[in-house]
Order: sequence, then C-alpha cells, then structure tokens
Amino acid sequence: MSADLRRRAKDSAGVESAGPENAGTDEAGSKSSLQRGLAILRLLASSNEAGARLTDISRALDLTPPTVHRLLKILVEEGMAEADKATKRYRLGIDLFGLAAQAGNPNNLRDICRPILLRLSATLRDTIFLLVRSGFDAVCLDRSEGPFPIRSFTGDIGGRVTLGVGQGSLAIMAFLHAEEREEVIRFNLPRMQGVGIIDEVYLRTEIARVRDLGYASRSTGLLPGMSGVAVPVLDRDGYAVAALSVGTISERLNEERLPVVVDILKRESTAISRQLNPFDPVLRRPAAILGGGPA
Amino acid sequence: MSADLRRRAKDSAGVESAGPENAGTDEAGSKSSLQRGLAILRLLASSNEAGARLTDISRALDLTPPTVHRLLKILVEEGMAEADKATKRYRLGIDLFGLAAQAGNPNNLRDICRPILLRLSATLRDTIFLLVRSGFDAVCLDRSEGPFPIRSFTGDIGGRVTLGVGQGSLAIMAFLHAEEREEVIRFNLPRMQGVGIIDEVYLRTEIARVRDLGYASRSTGLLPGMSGVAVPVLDRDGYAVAALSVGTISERLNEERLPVVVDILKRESTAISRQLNPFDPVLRRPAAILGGGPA
DNA sequence: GCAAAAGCTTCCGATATACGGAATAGATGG
DNA sequence: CCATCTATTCCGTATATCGGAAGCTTTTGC
Repeated sequence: MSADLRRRAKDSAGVESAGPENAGTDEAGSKSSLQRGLAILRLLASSNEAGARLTDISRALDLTPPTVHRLLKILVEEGMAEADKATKRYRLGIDLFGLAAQAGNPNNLRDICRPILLRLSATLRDTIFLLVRSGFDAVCLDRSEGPFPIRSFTGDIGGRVTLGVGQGSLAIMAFLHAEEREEVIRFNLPRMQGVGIIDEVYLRTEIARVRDLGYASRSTGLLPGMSGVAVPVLDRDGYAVAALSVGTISERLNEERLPVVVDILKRESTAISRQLNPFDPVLRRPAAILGGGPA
Repeated sequence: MSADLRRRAKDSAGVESAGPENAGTDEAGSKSSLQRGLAILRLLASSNEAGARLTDISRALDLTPPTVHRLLKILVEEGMAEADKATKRYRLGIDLFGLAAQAGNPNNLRDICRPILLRLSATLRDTIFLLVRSGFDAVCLDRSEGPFPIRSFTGDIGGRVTLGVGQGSLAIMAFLHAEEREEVIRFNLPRMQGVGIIDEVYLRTEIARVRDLGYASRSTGLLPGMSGVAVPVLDRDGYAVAALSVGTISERLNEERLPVVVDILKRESTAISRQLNPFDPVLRRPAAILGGGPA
C-alpha cells in the first residue's frame, strides 16, 4: 500500500474551475504517453463504426491536437490504428486483432472450445457462451449463435459482466478458491445493486447450491422470460477457469429438458478440461471431472 | 552481455538534435514509450502460453529492467497485460480482447459473417475462412472449422498472408480498384518468391481469370494435395471488402463438387454484401451481386 | 465563387517525464 | 547457508513529450 502517490503540489488554488466534471468514460489521471495512447485506442474502440476524427479524440480525452496527432501517427505506424485518408477518420487497426487472438487465452481456451461451442449451439439450438474470469468480472470469450432468435444479456464477445450476475458468472464464482471468492463477493456486492441478487445471504445460498449441483440455472431475472444454464470448466485442481453457458427462453429450460442440457454441458465441460490438462504430470490422472466421482 | 550501451557517448557532438532523421520507415530505434509499450504487447503475443518474464522482455527488446517494469505496470493497470503473481510471468490482458472485438471490423463484418461461416462449415464440412485486406496482406478475420481434420496455410485468426498468395487473397486482389491492384502487385511481387506465383504474367493471368469467373480456385501449391476455393465479398460498387475461402484437400474439390461449392459460396457472399449495404441510398438498389446478372 | 471557419500538420522552446545506474529485496538453487 | 539470478525501488539526469503558435488544407456558409 503506502502512499506511493506522488503529491500534486501543483494544486495551488488553481481550482480547475469551470470543472466540466469529466462525465462519462475517460479517466482523468492519464499521464504517461503510453497511457494516453491506450486511451486513444479505447476511445476508438468505443466510437462508432465510422471512426473518430482527430479533434474528436482531442476533445474527448482533453489532449491538444498536436499531441493526439503524434500519438495517432505512432499508433498507425505500429498497426494499432488505421487512418482513412478519405474521411480523415481513425479506426482501430487490424493488428490489434492479431494481438487479441492470443489475449486472455490461456491454453488456447478459445480455440479448443470453438468446435465445442459450435456443436453445442447446433445440438441445443440455443446460443452458447464461453466466459472466463477477469478480475471481478466475467468476460465473454466466445459465443456461438443457435438458431433461436434470442440474445442474452451476456452480450457480445469481449463484453463484461459483474461476477455473480448471470448463470455463467455464478458457475465460475462457485468454483473459485474460497479466499478469492470472498474477495469477489466483498467487492462485487455493492456493484450488484438492482441487477438480480441483492443480499449476501441469498448470493451465498446460490453459490452453495451451484457448487453442490455442479451447474447454475435460474431465471436470470434481468430479462423476463429468459433463463440460462451454465457449468464451470475446471482445471485439474477442480477450480474454475471458465464457464459454458446457454442462454435461452425459460420455456426451453423446463423440468424435462433441463437435466438433458445440463448433462450435455457437463460432458463437454469435462472434455474441455481434459484438453486443457491432457495429463497431470504429478497426479498421473486426467483433469478433474465435473460431477464424475470422487477424484 | 550488455554490449548495447554504446550509444551513450553520442552527445559529445553537441546537441545537434532537432534532426529526427528517421522519417518514413521505422526501424530498430524504438523511441517513444508508447512504441515500447506496444512492442512489449507484441512480444507477449508471440511468447508462448506460459507468458514472458520481465527479464525475458528486457533482453528481447533491449530495454533495462526498470523501464520494462514501469511499462508493464502501466499495461497491467490498463488491463492490456496480466501478471501471474505466482509464476512472475506476464501475459496479454483480456481487455485487449474487448478492444479487438471492434478492430478491423468495418460494418461489423465479423459478426455478420459468423453465422454464415458456421453454416458453411457445417454444410461443406470443410474449414471456412473470412479474410480482409490489410495493406499488402490479407488478414484472417475469422475461421470456422469443419469436421475435416485439415489446416490451411491461411492459419489462425489474426494471421496474415501476402496478398496474392492463396485463393482468398487472389479473390480479394481480383476485385480491387485497378490502381490499388497495380500498387499491390508492384509491392508484393518481390515478396512472393518461392511461395507459388513467381512471375508477373502468370499472376495477372490468374487475376483476370478470377475476375472473369467470380471465384478463385487452384491447388495452393503450398501444401501438396491441398486446394482452396474463394469468392470475394463485394461492396456496393463491386469492389472487394473481404473474401470467403474454403480450404480442403484437393480430392474434395473435384470437377463434380467444385461448381456446387462455388455456387454456395457465391450465394453467401451475396447475402453478406446485402447486409453490409442494405440499400444503396443513391442508386436505390441493393449491393452488387456476385455473378448475379447486370444488377 | 469567394471568404470564413474548422481541422490538420509542422515547428520549436520549456520542462515535465521517462530513462537507467545503483542499491535493495526477494526468489531460486546448489 | 551462501551464491546467483530476478524483481523492485530510488533518484539524478537529460531526453522525449507537450502544447502554443503558425502554416496549410479541407469544409462550410453565403
């Protein structure tokens, strides 16, 4: 901890006045040029498809045009941004795409799961999500649309959900290390206001239930009529590295069908775990098997 | 080690600065911290799944450990990198993933094409690639594996191929603006040494042929026994914005099956074009239709 | 068609910011 | 336990960054 924050002796009555509180997305304290450059990338990501102009960026991030110009030039040279000379607009560069193909992808989880997502969405006819934990959120690493014309709140690839909200999140949370789980609960409870789970007791009950059953399934409570089922993907120690989640309308997860779906999900989850850890070099056994006996 | 500090004494010649000679191309001398930060990200992307340690990065990029440490700290704070505290290794951060979901994705091409790739790979049982142009390369924007256990040289998502090498590339190249195509040919011919097309005449013949037929199909020449078929995805003016490509073994693209595959690809390509430009506000007609008459 | 405005780019001096050597703390391994 | 390698902190130096001002280009307005 320690106050490594350097004192800003500069505040001598300057008063920042006219403080147009930076409402919205940008964080004020960007100092280094690296941070500024990344801020530009984020801005480009959140700007619409046409891209952003230099002065747009300049205004949004509170940087002078020359600075933005120089940073953009670097970003373009490095392939992280693209300049459309015709419209004078900047977009994210395709090299980022190459980078991200590797990002957040331990064990090539995404590649491994891709065919499985395909298979699942075809079999179950619903949309399948692959979620991984990222800090106090779950991130959608991949998605495979099923024939059913529905959309889950879990949203787009790259999207984030507060850990604990939604079935996929719960499945991950239920299979974290105990201490980590406590940390997440502590941090996330305030963030869950009005999105389903409100009180701690209920959350803990849910988690225990999910742990017990090996899957999470409830009406999401977010979209009336929508439900989800999710199972964790476990590492060899039995802790969650990801979750497979199905989002669909509640009718399609009735008493009759639910166990079937859960069964299929568990089987696929186990298959993924096996691929993640083909063989445990120490224990000389394959990865933990979800609901598959003592092991 | 550390024969790298030789540049220190340069100042003896007086200031003389103000001469940023390196205009145009960038080479060894990464100067700005933004560039260094991005270099770290690229290094992390290319390092193996376990991640890279601080000193690895330091050595690889010829930066001092304190510098790398500081940059990594920023990258981690910004979510672009992740530190595995246990192993002291750094990996790409998952936020990059969120960024890239938007990157190089005009009109959400990727999202639009996703279900189509799925359908195609299921129907044709081969692997389908979605390629877009990026400078003088084609980049694999998405991929959908078919049941057949084959891999095309086009490789992974985010991977690059020289424009003109491979069927997908050719399909794009054949439907570029004429001047752009000339530029690409001029630039790429030297890069094609030993990867299939060697001489210009042959390349131009191929391009003309592809333009004429509306699809590209040849044995790749890169992997014996492998072939590919590709069709361009056209914008409303009839120029290529992408290509749909099938990679498979040559036996599966015989005289009998090829026309069927081409037909299916063209149909899907047209469907994509329609979605890209639902309706031309000026011409009052849908996007150009591949091989679909005078439009 | 011209004038005005807005946007983009270049230049350059001031200085804030990033760098790297040295020292410390921590990890690894014999 | 000491030796070695790695990660982290500190701090003086000077380098690379910033932003004002001005030139230049494109767009807007009339």
